[in-house]
Amino acid sequence: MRDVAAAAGVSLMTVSRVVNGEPGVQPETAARVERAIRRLGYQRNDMARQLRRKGQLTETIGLLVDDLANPFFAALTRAVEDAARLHDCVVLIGSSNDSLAREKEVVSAFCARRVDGLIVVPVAGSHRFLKEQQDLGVKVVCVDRPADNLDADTVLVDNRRGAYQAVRHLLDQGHRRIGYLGDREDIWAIRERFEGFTEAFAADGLVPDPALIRHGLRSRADATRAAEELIGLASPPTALFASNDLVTMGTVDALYSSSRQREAVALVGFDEFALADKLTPPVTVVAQDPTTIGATAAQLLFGRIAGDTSPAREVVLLTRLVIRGSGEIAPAVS
Amino acid sequence: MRDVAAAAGVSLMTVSRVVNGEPGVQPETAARVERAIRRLGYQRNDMARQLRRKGQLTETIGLLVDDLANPFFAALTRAVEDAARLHDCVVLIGSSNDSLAREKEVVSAFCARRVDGLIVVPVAGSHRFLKEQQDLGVKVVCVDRPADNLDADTVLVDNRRGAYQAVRHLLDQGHRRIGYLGDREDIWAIRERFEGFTEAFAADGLVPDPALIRHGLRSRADATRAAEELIGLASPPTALFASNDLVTMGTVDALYSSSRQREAVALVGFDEFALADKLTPPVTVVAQDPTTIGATAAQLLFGRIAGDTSPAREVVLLTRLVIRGSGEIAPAVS
DNA sequence: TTGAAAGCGCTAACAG
DNA sequence: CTGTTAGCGCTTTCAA
Repeated sequence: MRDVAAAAGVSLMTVSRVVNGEPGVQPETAARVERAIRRLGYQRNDMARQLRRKGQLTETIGLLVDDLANPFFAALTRAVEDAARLHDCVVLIGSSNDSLAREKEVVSAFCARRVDGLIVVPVAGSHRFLKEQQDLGVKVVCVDRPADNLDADTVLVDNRRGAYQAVRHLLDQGHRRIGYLGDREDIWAIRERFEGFTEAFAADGLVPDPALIRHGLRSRADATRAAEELIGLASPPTALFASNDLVTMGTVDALYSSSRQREAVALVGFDEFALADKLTPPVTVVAQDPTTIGATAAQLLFGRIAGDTSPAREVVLLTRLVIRGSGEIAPAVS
Repeated sequence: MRDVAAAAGVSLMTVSRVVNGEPGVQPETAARVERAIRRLGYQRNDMARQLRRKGQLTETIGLLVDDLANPFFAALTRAVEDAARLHDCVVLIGSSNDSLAREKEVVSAFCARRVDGLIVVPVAGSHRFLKEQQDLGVKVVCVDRPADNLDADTVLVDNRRGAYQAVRHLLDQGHRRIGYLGDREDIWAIRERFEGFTEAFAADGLVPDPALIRHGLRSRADATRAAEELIGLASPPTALFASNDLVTMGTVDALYSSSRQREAVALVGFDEFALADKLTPPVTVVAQDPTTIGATAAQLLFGRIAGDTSPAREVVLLTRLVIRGSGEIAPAVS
């Protein structure tokens, strides 16, 4: 910047004003400065800038999801990015992989870079460390799950009701032996879905068979193994409920085969996924919309950054049971 | 930091040394400082830090992809993020949506934040603006496509050969009327794939029918429409080649229907996609591995950041024809 | 082992 | 309309 000032024969302040498009510079002078900037390839150093403009925004936010490679979170991320762009904001991203240690690391790295705000998919465990950042002025919005020990805006979906409706749907068709295939129980959303599963049974005065319940499935392959186990039981389930996209796809791997006839087991999965409608039979799912979720979270965050100090809000978005076929397979007559 | 120093009764320098884990501080003093840090909730301001430590790294890189919501780029991003973490580096992300203006904007925003390096999926058009950043010390690696007017490490796949093999495969089974469904021609990778398509014909002394060629498909819906058009022709194609995942899925939408019989048209798509193996028939694809691509790009970038000044390298990864069924449908006898 | 002084690149606040 | 001065929070350099 000093070089530019020298080259244009003006002071640092004038260059600063031109660079920031501030008024009060003679067009002629400005033009001279612009030329010098271009000739020297000068670019403003935002680090130094933010340092001086204290209390000002860095126009950077952090987004911490579970796994960026999961299409659900990828779509959510894209929505956040688009919203950020409207606010001239860049986005730092990180995946926590459901590890609290990793989440802390990433949050810390983001905050050291003085992000204006953070959108977090909180893993299990206490989030008091986020409270500290809030006190330092970082705005925080939680997505997909609430954070323990934290007062922050939160965007959720009605997991319990979604799962309830899915299982209700299976019960309505006469299924009684309904298997549950689920991710880690310590994930809030998963726990809620399992609650919904159980409640649907309870509403009919029934109780799910514990032999048909599998928790802790962390990968598609895990889910495939678990589904195959259930199917192989002496008295197998006539229907399956899968707690998220990964598990549903793993279950599809077990049930759908291109070479042999598809297993005659009904299936409803939580989460929409690509081509669910093109399988044979197409997969009935409880759909949530990651784009709306991300956009909502971003809207809340930028509201806070803009100065909204109202009490923390909890937004609960609706899920939608998408009936396609796999959930409408009748139980085999026994 | 000043507050911490005061609270611990030491100078700023001592605090700085403790914060950075530098040697030469009495354990006793360090403990006192640590306590003050914890009590005051102090966190180092990396902005100020980087400002002073000139010539040092910001431990931040930028990643600019076409569309983060696309599973291919999501997986690539995740690979880059994982590599970055090994180098204690955070990642800024952005989607260009194939717009040069947007790419420039994002690159500029990243560079103003003084990223150490940039991994870019370059859109069409001159990338001289990236040259300027290189001159300023930002390391640049291109992925998926080379950048015009730029000397930088580049990670590609053998698009032309991949497409050639796909079409070769269709020709080998007797198909002659093979339709081409493609994204925008100004995208390098797409152009290469179209070249491969044409070359496969040429190798047999054939020429593709121009009536069966559709360029510029930007969305799944575009592809569906185009595929339906081709199928509806008086003399329709007996096979289709789709130039990328989005187009392949759109074509699947046109060909595969859960209610009626699948259209008897062979299909080979470029890019792997989830559940391709579970459709009926499963989809034959030319697979590339986004994780390896991202990891390779990151490896090159961190090598450069670490000081590698050898001439720019071009890494070409292989594609793999995954034969599954949809590409092995014989042409209808005429 | 610790501290004081200087300054990174920029902008706020005030002069001219 | 333009410039001067001071200082953001930290680290480098040198001295104690």
